[in-house]
Amino acid sequence: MEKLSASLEDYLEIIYNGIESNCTVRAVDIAKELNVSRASVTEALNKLSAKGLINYGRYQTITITDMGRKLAQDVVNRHSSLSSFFSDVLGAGEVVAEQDACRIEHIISAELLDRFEAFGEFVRLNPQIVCEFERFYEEKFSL
Amino acid sequence: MEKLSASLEDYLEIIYNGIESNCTVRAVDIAKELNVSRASVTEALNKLSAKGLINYGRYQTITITDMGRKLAQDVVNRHSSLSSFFSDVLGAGEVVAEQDACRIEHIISAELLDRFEAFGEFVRLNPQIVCEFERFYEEKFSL
DNA sequence: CAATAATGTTAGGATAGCCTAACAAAGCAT
DNA sequence: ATGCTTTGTTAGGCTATCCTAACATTATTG
Repeated sequence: MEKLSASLEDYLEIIYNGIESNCTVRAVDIAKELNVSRASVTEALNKLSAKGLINYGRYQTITITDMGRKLAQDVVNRHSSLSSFFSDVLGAGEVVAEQDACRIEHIISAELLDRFEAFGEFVRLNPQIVCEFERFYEEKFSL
Repeated sequence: MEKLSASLEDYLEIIYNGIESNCTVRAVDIAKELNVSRASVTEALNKLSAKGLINYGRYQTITITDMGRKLAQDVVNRHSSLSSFFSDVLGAGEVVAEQDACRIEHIISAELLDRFEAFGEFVRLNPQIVCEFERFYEEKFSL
């Protein structure tokens, strides 16, 4: 199966998160979340359905397939690894960390992601690094 | 001036690097570097020229404007900050570091880039962090 | 249960980026 | 300087993503 586009990954991710947290997602919610028109959502749903990642038909409730769930979880993992690296290690604000993770999650290589994750772990075991970096960053900023 | 697309930033970056290192760039070189057709390069050159970032006309030598140079340098800076973070801090291979930097440079926020740069500096002043992380990573890998 | 509101679909169109194929200009080599 | 090669341009097309406007369906609620 060929890789999903960044755009379709976004749709799938939102569908997955919606189903996980509310047991259901509607096209209009997806549209709001992604800032696109309802028409664009319909189009994307048809594509995801054609790829066997969701079950979907005209006016029907969206459900996710096993394949879709697997793929979505992968995207979500990438997202949370990145986002927590950005905020916990680099000390970026929540909003920035989230936004950048949202974009980078679609294009990062598996190898680099692995390094990010490992460094995150490493820093969790050595929290003084973050403290020292914070001090360093503050100082730099105050010049 | 509105932001350049990732694609146009790539073209501009290569033009800048080409001019810096060889004093000149030809469309065919750009095409090879980006793995696109010569036709696509012509199209991009016209767009960059319309935006006032390069001087260019049919069959003419490409030169870069002051604005174009400034913008290109910004892209190049983003690229090298990211690439060196990936290889020097995270220990990623040269190729991976380069490739990921190439993609991420176009979408990273200024705030996050700043954090990356600062952390890079911080680690340069505290090189033992990299050593320890390397050991940690090796160990994890050998399990 | 009808009227209205909300949601979803379709048709038609725009844009950005890429392509190939045919042609035009430039550069080089004998 | 003329023919061959390389390089650049143009025309025409394709795909992905998005849009709006009009229409269809579903949901809500008086």
